[in-house]
Amino acid sequence: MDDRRGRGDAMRQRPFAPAAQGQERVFDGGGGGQAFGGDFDQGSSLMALLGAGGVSSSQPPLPTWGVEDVTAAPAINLVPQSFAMANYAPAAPSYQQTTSFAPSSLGGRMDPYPPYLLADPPPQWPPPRSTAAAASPFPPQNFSVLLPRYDQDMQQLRASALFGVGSSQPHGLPLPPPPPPAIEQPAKDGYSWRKYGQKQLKDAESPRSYYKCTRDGCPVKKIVERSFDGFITEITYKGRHNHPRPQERGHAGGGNDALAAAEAEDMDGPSDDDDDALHEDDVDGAPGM
DNA sequence: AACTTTTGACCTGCC
DNA sequence: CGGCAGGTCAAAAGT
Repeated sequence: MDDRRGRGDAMRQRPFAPAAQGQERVFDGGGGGQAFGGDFDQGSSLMALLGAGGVSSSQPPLPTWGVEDVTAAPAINLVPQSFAMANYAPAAPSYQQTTSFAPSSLGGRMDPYPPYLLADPPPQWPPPRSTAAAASPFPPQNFSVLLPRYDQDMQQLRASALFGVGSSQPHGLPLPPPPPPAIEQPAKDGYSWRKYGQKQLKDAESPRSYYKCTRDGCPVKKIVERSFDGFITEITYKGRHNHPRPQERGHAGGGNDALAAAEAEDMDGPSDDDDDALHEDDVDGAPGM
């Protein structure tokens, strides 16, 4: 008991995130984000996941991990509170990106264009900002990636693979590789993450996992939401890496290679090309505003 | 031995 | 002002 009590104080000295009291908290979707101070940077990391139109990784115009003053909106709401894959059509084009997350096994035969993407014009990046941020060449600080679940086929394949449904395997078809484990690291994006928390949200069907970039001093965080069956449905990134992506060949073969690849590519350098691919951001960019 | 994950409690913001 | 929900911490356990 007292234990925890002292923590309140101790907590203030977070291991990472040096004290930067310029801003209160740049991100903080509303929770008690006390971990980051103003040194939270724009989310470059994630740019990766999205559009594949990255810049040549050799020499990006701007260091992806460049640190800069953050003037982002104080409260960034990445995703509608009760957003779920089920409600795929955000009322307002929130900057979220859906990526093909299909296991390579199926050759990514997943519908790459979710309904809402077709219905709504892709948000532009950078989104129109009313503030000085408008001039910022940096990618959004935070953004979410929505990962569609496997489609029907995949579900069936999984079922048959797991439970022998329709026991007879079509000899002609190659056996689908085992589905990715329900629990695993979120998208392998070349960075290393450490899980620091998990929380069962009120309306969520499955707990939300919180990850931090393990790089010393790197403020980037990642929030992973999974569907009831354990598949990642959404990844929200917060902040920007302040370090280059570690060279990692043959990446730890996670189950999310596809995403990883996409992510890694963009990671090298956010470019204007990512625009259409990247949505995210907050009210600032909301057309309604 | 080092690092990551798990887990329960605490903290903060919002309603 | 109080309650709720979300986010984070840190000790313990596991790999």
